Amino acid sequence: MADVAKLAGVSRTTVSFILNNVPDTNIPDATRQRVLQTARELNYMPNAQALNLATGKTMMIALVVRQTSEQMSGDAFAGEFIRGVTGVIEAENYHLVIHAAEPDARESTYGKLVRTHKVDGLLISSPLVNDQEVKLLYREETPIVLHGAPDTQDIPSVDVDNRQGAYMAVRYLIDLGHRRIGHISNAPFSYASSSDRLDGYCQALEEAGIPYDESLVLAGEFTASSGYEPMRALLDLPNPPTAVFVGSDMVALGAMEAIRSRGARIPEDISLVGFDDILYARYTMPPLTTVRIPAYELGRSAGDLMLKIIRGESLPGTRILLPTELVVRRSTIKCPA
Amino acid sequence: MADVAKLAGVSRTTVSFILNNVPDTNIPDATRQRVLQTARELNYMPNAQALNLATGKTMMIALVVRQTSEQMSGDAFAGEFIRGVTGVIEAENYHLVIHAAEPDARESTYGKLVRTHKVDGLLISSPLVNDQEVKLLYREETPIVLHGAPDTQDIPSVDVDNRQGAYMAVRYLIDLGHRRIGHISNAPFSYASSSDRLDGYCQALEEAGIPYDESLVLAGEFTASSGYEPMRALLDLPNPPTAVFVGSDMVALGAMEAIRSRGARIPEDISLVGFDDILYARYTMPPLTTVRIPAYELGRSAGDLMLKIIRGESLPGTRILLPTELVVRRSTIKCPA
DNA sequence: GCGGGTTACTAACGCGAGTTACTAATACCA
DNA sequence: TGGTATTAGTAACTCGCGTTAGTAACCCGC
Repeated sequence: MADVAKLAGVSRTTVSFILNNVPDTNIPDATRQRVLQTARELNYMPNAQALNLATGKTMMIALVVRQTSEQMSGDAFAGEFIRGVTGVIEAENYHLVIHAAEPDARESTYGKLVRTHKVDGLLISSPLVNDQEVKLLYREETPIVLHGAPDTQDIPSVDVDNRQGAYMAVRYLIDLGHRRIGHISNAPFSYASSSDRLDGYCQALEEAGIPYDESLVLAGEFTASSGYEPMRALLDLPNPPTAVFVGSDMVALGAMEAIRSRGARIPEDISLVGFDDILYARYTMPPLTTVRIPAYELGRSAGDLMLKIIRGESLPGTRILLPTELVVRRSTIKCPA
Repeated sequence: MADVAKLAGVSRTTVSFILNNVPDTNIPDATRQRVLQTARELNYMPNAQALNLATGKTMMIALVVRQTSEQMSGDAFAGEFIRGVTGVIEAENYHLVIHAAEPDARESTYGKLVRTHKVDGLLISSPLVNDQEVKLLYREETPIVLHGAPDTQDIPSVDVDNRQGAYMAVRYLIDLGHRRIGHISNAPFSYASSSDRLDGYCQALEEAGIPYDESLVLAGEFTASSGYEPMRALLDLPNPPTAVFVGSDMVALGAMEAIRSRGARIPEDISLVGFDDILYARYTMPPLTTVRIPAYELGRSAGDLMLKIIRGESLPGTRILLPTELVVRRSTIKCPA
């Protein structure tokens, strides 16, 4: 910048004024053009580090994800979510820093990110249920957006409407005539997504006057293999379900294998609905009916909300819930009985 | 830092010396302990922005990915790769910035990242074949590591050994007695990965004395659906192959569908080998024989190489090729004829 | 031809560190 | 006792920018 100033025959201050379009500064057009021209000639690029120090902003936002992210690696969700976030924030000249949170570190490692002024805000995916650090940072006015967190806090958050999605799926099975409907969750019920999906399942049953039978509800744990045993257990019941709502397509893969291993047919003997609409869902045999999650849009919402918070435009306690969509394929059929 | 200095009754310089363990500075242990103690009491955290400006380093590394990344979204590769990179670089206090490259912008957007001192180095995934900007940045001594690039340049790069992986896969089919082996690529042959895998295919054929038949070689394009038509075309040949090596598991899914649509059986009528070992590969029917890519290790290698380059420890022209692994499942069988 | 207002700038400080060059006080030795 | 090393520090500069306060030069009207 000093070079530009010298070459254009003005002070550094003037160059700064011109390049930043500072208002109320009487600079004649001749000078302005001359400075802009020499800046172009010298291919001047502002030093972001100095700019950060002067303005106090880093123009960086961190996406904090769990290290052992079975949730993430299961499908294209992470990639799409990230695409959504970067799409929004890079348009405003922010950048995304990916930060792998230690799975069970005593002291959270992401607090340092904002306390050392490495990033301006935190996008935290699937925070631990009772993470005190998050609440502390929030009270310190750190811009924070949560994803996949329970709704108990007033910290801004985005998520997919898990309850509504599950409700839709189970409601669909009920409409097909099924009355005995099992459920295998995507994850242990301590996770917000699992318990919300269970809620939707229960709500649909209740609305249809079907009593809740806890022997029909079992927990999966992210992976396909975690769906195998629960499904076998359901099939071994004296009065097995005619349909099962699985809280995750990956887990449903294991369930399908279990069904095949028993010689039962999908959907003739048992209807199956998954959740997520992973890429493979349309290539299973038969193609899997499932609930689509708008991962890209979720990323956009998260990024957008973060920018609003940083600009101070956001109301406290904002929670954005994106609707899901039922994708009917061929793993579901009218209840035969 | 000034606060610490004042409270400990020393100058800021002394604090800086102590906290940074600067050698050859005669500071008695009493003073040292006192300063460290007050730093702890004040919960002092260095301001990364100021530190960056002073040292000239940003401690940030950018991962540049294509915006329209069918390659990335196809499976868990991206997530695993990123985990690998962050695992390595965060241990050295570096952070990873994800940057979505405009698909076909006139001027590359990632050059700015390093020219404005936002990041210290560039990890570029699947760069365009003739990206002049990359070469320019490299000549400017920017730390760069390429992934998924052709080997024609002396820019440091990491990749999986595509040629060897393809060779292994085709060699396996040949060992099973197949002589008429088709190939559907993972992407257009302008991509380095596709042409390398084709090379491996050719090498295996040549070694076995099987003449190359160009009617048996067709191009896929990342997605499952792109595998459908090529497979139909192979099946419609007057003398169809008894085995097909598909350069991507996703593409293989489409191929399997095509095979089923013709009423042919896998592997009895046609053996199939994929590439990538996506999560879903073991749940196809039948489970897919494929070539596993070590995505996590690839990420670690990339991060490690980047750190070495930044430290000036790397020899120019370093190219790291990680071996693949053949995963035999049930989509391949001895040639019946 | 003198005061007041505008125009067109610039000097200087601050952001929070790293770093160099220098000094005052003490210790040691002859 | 005088001279020299060593010890224990510090003042001041730098990094590249934003920003505030201030100032010369000119114009206008009376």
